[in-house]
Order: sequence, then C-alpha cells, then structure tokens
Amino acid sequence: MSSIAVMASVDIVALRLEPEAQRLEVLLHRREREPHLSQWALPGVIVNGRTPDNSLDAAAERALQEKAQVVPRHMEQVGTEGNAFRDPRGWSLSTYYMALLDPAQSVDGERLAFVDVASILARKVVLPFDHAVLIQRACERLAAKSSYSSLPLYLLPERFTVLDAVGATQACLGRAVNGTSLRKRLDRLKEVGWVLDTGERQQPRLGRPQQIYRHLPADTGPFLFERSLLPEG
Amino acid sequence: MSSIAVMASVDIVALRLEPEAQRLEVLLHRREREPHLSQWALPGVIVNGRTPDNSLDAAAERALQEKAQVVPRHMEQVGTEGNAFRDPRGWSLSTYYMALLDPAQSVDGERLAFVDVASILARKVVLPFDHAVLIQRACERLAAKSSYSSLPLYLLPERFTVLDAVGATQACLGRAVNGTSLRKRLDRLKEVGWVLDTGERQQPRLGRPQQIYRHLPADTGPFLFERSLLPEG
DNA sequence: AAAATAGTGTCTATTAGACAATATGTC
DNA sequence: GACATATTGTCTAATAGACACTATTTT
Repeated sequence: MSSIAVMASVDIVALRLEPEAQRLEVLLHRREREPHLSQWALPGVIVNGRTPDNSLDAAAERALQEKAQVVPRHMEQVGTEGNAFRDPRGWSLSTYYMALLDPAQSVDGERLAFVDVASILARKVVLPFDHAVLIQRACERLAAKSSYSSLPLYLLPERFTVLDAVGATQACLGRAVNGTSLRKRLDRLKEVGWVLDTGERQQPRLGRPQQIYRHLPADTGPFLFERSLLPEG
Repeated sequence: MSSIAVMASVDIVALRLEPEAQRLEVLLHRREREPHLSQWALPGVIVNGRTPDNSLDAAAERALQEKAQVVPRHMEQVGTEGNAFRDPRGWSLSTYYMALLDPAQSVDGERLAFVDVASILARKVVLPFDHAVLIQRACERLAAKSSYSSLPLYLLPERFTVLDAVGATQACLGRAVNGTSLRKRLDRLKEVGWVLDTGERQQPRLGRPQQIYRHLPADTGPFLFERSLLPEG
C-alpha cells in the first residue's frame, strides 16, 4: 500500500480586497516545517488516513481554521496540481481551493499576512513550491466567473455600496467595469433576494449619499447572469 | 514519508455521443485488479512516484492510452474527490478528467464498453467506488459550459451538420435547444475560424440538403459566447 | 452658488428566440 | 404536385453599455 501512495495536501488561496486601493491580496502563512521552513507560503494541510479529515472539503476547512484562522464567505475547489517537481521530496499532489474573505478579516500574529496578489504574479515576491501558479489559477477562475456571476460580491463586507461592488468586480476582472451595468445587476440581485436594499444611506466625503446594500450571511452560491460583462466599452 | 502518503489515482470520464439517439455515453473499463475485480468502472491509473508520469496531466494521457485506448478531441480536469470511504482500502483521492470523443470512436475487446450515462445517473447501472458521482460532476461541468461555449461540438465528427450540432448541444444540456440560435452561433464560429463551411452538401432521407460544416483537428479550446442559451423558449 | 458625487432615464448595440417565408430535395 | 426538411429573413425581448440629465450633499 505504501508503494501505491503519494504525498497529498490541500492548499488555500484565500483572497481579500485591500480596503484602500481595492486590490486583491492573498493570505500567506509562515511555514512551520521543512522544506522551506519559515518561508511565506499558502496555508495548507497534509491529507492522509491519519489526519482527522473525512474528506478533502473537510481538510480544506481544517486548513482554514488551523492555519489561516479565517472564516470565508465563499469557498470552492479550483483544481489539483500534481507532478514530480513541485516538492523537493518527490511526487506530490496539491488540491487547491479559492476562498473569498470579508475585507474586515484581519490576522494577528507573526505567522500570517496578506500580500498583494499582483506582486506575486509578477514574481516580485517569490513563493516556494508552485504556489504562485496555484494563486494564478485561482485568480483566473475568479476572473472568469466574475464576468457572468455575483462572485465578486463575496469580497465585500455585509453592507456595501454600488461603488464597492464596482471596485470589487474591477479587482477580480483586472479591468474597468461599467457602473450602469453593475447597477442593473444589483437591481436584478435585489429582485431575486440575493442582496437587500437596506434603505440606509452613507455619506461620502462630498456629494450625494450612497445607498447601502446588504448581502445575505449564508453562502447560497453565486448568482449567474445570462450575459457577460464585455471586454471593451 | 509513508506516514504522510495517501492513495491517489486519475480517472477519465470519456464521453461519446451515441450516433442514433444522440444521448451521452461514457466509456467504461472492466477492472483488472481488486477491489471490484472485473467490474465495469471508469478507466484510470494510479499515480505515485513509481509510475512513469511526470504530472497529473501526463497520467491522464496514459490512462487514456493504456486503459481507454482512445484519442479525445478535448480533455480538461474537472476536480478531485477525496475521502475516507470511497475506496474500501482507506483514504484515497481521485482527480478526474472529462474527455470528449469523436462519435466514430469505437472500442474493441471485452474490457471496454460505452454505457448510457442516463442509466448510470439513475443508478440503473451501478458502478463501484464513487464513479457515478464523478460522472455526474463531469456531466454537470459539461452542461454548464455548453450553455455559453462551443464545447458540445467536440462531441461531433470532423464533418457535421447544423442538426448534428443541435443534437450534441441538447445532449449536453439535457433540454431542447433553439435551432435559429445555434445557426447564429455557427455563423459566429465561422467568422472566427473555429469551424469552416465546406460548401459541400449532404442529402437527408427527404427534403433540402444540409450544409456540411467542419471543425479544426486541433483542440484550440472551446469558443466562449457572451450570452447563455436560455432555459425556456 | 459651485463642486463633487450618486443615481436615473434614454438611447444604441448585440444576441437569443419565435416564427413566417422561402429553397430544395424525395416520392 | 405533395410533402419533408433546411435555410433565410423579420420581428421581439432582454440586457450590456454610453451618456446626458437630475438629485443631494459639502464647502
């Protein structure tokens, strides 16, 4: 049985919207063991028959709790990367999940930090293993789905404005987004009950106050629109 | 190292369009070892450091060649299922791929057969492990993407008619599809060079002859439309 | 009042879909 | 010619997007 076995782990690409510049950040964890001891890497856990997990999803939950110490608004499996080179110890597998966090999620301690995704993808920050690739794949998934779904709203706090929604969508897509279109989408989401209109207002530094929308606490899955936001306009 | 290891495999959900009724069939392989020896199951291979595969994708290719003995027009990873119960030997992982075959793909020998997908999902045919779940997930992925992409065309022979395209799309989506819409989509695919108009005709039993389209031999990835085919009409 | 920002209304473009009209073959 | 089937053309509906216009607040 050991001859048919391989190292396997679950890694979490937990994404947060940085409040100021509305750019994506990924949660990294300082490694507690070799290889790459004490380097910043994706939080993850080993999976095997001796760990307490009954399933991959359960292992992902445990990784979130034990290592990342955050509660995501949404989580989904993205894929599995497996080859002979990604881990110096030999053939290994990593099933990686995308988790979307409330921007208010903060981390304490020396072992956790949020790092700008763009600087990782540009290789300005270098991660061990193939973690940069996993982050890239997760962001590609996020971008693809963001065009035709309400997925970016999982990156917003429970109460948010139209401008927040535009910013989140732009961060996910990596390009400008039409405000009118996003307003219409929020109207649609209001119709189906995916978001609520609180009736409350919020005063920006200057100008007319903003309507405050609210999303539901539970992850009911993203709403799928019938058309995509278009590349140019 | 053996204490941090787990059983892992790659399984292939190879789908074919049954020529007559235009229903989806999946390729099954009679198992050559325990557990579930000589039962029909998904073709797959073990992955670990001792097998010749450099990567998961390479293992998937090997599974196709050695076990399934078919060459797909398209293949993509769908996901990974892992838990303590799916294999009687203990905790195990299966990364499973969706492969789309030419309907002319046939199999010879006693160890391979195409089986109607619907009867598997309805549990009229019972498969070992959680293979029915893997097939279901692959079909869900196929249905989701078929609504907004040219994925169903990978199930067609190189030369096909509009009616073939309608049939394939219906089989993938599991519901009726508007013929006019599909014609327009084929026009769009012709514009971008994803399909070609051969100029040739084919005579059905009765009536006006059908135009014959042709797709390119290489898998350039599905074309993504900006809108979905709509649920009712 | 001026400036800034939010939100609304109107128009266009695109594409799915319904369906009538036409083309082209077999019997 | 009758019939079957394929294809084209016309119209509608829905929604993304552009943009002018209005609303509401601060300074």
